[in-house]
Amino acid sequence: MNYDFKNIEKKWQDKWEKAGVFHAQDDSDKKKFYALVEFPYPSGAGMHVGHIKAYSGLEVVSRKRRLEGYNVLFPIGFDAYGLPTENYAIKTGIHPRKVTDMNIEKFTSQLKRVGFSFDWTRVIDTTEEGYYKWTQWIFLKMFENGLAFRDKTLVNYCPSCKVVLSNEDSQGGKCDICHSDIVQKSKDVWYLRITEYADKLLEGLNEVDYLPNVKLQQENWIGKSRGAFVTFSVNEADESFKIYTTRPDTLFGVTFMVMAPEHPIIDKYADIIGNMDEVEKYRAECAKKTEFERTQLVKDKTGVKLQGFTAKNPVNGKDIPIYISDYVMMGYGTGAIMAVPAHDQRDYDFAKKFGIDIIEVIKGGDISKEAYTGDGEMVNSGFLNGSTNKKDSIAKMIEFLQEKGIGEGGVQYKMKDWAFNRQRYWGEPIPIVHCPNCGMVAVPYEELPLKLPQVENFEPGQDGESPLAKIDSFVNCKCPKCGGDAKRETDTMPQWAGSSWYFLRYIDPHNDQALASPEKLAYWGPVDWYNGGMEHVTRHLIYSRFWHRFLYDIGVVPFKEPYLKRTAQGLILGPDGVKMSKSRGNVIDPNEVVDVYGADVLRTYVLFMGDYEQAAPWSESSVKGCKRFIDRIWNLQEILTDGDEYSKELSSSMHKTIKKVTEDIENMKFNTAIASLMTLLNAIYENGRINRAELKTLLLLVSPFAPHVAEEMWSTLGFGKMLASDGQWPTFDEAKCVDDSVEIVVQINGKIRAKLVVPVEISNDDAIALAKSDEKIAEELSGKNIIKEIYVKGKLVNIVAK
RNA sequence: GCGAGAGUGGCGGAAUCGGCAGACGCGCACGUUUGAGGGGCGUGUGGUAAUCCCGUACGGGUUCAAGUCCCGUCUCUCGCACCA
Repeated sequence: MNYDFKNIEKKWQDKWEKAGVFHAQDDSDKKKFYALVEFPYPSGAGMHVGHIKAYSGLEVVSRKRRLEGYNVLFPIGFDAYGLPTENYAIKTGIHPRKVTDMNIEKFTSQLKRVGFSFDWTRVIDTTEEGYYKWTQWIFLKMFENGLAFRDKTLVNYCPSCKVVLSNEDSQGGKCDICHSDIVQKSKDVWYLRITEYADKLLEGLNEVDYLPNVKLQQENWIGKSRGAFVTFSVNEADESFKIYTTRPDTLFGVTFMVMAPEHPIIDKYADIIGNMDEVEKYRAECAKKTEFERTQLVKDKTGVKLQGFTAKNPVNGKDIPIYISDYVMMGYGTGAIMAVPAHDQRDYDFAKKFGIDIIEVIKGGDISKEAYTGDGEMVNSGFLNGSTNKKDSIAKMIEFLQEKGIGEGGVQYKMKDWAFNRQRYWGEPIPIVHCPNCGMVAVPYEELPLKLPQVENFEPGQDGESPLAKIDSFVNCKCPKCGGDAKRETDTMPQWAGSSWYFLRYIDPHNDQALASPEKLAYWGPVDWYNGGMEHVTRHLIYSRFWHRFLYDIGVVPFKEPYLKRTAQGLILGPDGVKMSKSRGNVIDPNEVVDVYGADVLRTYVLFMGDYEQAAPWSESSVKGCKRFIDRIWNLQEILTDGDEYSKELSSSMHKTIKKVTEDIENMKFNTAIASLMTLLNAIYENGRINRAELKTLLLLVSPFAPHVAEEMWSTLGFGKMLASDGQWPTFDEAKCVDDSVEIVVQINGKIRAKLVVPVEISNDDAIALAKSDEKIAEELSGKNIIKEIYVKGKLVNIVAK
């Protein structure tokens, strides 16, 4: 009797849906469990097996939790705004709305075929009016609280996509979407003041259970550093400027200063600076250099010395030259640095190249060879001389600077404010009106959602102008404040907006009075376990923590941190061992696997293929191994006997397996959980029979991984109507996990010489005596002096002899 | 360059409070089911002729005992990348 997975899987998927067994109950006395997976971007290519792996982890946990009696919220939705859809729409002429709907439909059918236990009554689509109304609402709250602002600055601009990109979207000088080179461009853009939350985001990490490297990456991204701001005065003008340094203790070692080429003070004193032509030439060179070239030339310092424009060292009154160089950036600190070549390698390289003095102020290194960045005794440093503790020296210097009024301690963050707009059609309109009289005015809350106009032509305008700017009926409006003629903001929000709060909407997805009701938020929040890709831990995860913390601060949500626990799955690589991609043609389509082997096999395989958190290549033949596993479960029916309790032969195997599977699922060690089920299966077949009690337990243990086959057998064998609703997660007895007797190893001088079966509770002396009485051991020991005897309970005896 | 993690059979990977290395699966080999190919079942499978011996990237060390701990080296992956 072969297992007809095609019909059986479909049958149970329909039955589950009809019975609503996976619907989360809002008013329940049960303990809640909120499991969240990163909702997909519904691209035209459909899902690939990576999605399946990403969702299968918490799918297994969720199914287990339900059998343990929890009220589980395990939702899914679609992060549907974004450029690929818009670009596809432009190419084909099909409206993005339609493209999105088609793609969502495709994804939905794929997800359902795998039998995921999502609550399909709570599906979210970030592009729906009922959803983005609240995205806009949150934006307005931020605007109200001064966290959303507009500023003219140099931005990362992608000439190909014609959009302004955040720093996060333009890493390495390449556009994150199309990978073309980014150029710097001056533009009026919206920002969210995420830097104001830098400390809160940092502190919040202490309250949550994230993977250690996830925490670390967030800390690095925020990039907090402690140091001091120091004011330097200019000799040739009544002017001063500030620098930031993490090493104020080395102030006596300053021999020059460096400013970013764009530093505004240079333009202000262009008439004093004797070599402005040279400066301008250097600036032009810098602007031409791509980010890539700049990073390639890390060690090769370039720059220009400003003529007739020097500074005074505030601690010793020495005159010091000022240079401009592109190794100092306008975007970090103050755009100017004090250079201490003896104790900073970059300054050292620069000084060597330009023949600048190098003054040692910390003993311990050899500054004729390289900069010394370690600790040591302070020298050539006035009042700091003799100090040997870096921390003390820094504190003393900051105290000194404060007394003189020329500096103070301070912190800096690498994280920058979040450039929060795109010149694109397929995104949430920013609900702001520009009024010639009143300035920027918020669209009133009761007018939300500010709908995205339905138009035919959504191609971007020239020069990075939003397509919305071409739609007069959208742009022209009345000022909500004074009633006069005004114009709407035409930029839209970036894709990160909708995903920054979606987990809150799942809690109450159809509420039109609030983004979610306070009662439901109190019951369901926070997310107990969030799993997703490593690639999202520095952007999406930070953004959504920021939004959430803001919502907490204004009293909209009752809990500080949105996610209690965060884990990440590893990639599935192609059969060739490299990352799956369309261009390589090594993408595996989950539909094809389901067609040939069934959903249970696909689900089992993606979890069995290796450590869940590591990358592993796809292997078709290994999929077959999982197919055998499912078939072997099915075929247990042929050796089934009666029995209300575990048989003597299988009892300890049963208890051990329950323990292993129960614990492994909690630790995301799905591969070893499945391996232990396979081991049990081997033991059962070796035993030649399985009784009903044992099979019932086995089906429950298998059900999170392979729910369809488990459900079918559960029902045909009469264990109950439906495993998913009636089943209870089996328990184990620690005492019954151990066998009566155990095989131990006998070693002589650490080499294995014999194996013995002994009772588990054998005493030290008895074990050693038994070992020594072994024929082979006795032979080996004859004529030798026994120096030491060791017995490790249940493991081995080691006899040291000479 | 900095930070984090990892190197184990032909392959994916088990085992790290030090205690039988290679669980489980794939692949392969042989056998079997007297009938056909992506079938089932059984046996075997780190190297080696070997029950000895050798084996967890490489070189040292600690220990009765090291894949696991310590020191050094190499390689790979990921993240950041002139952050002052």
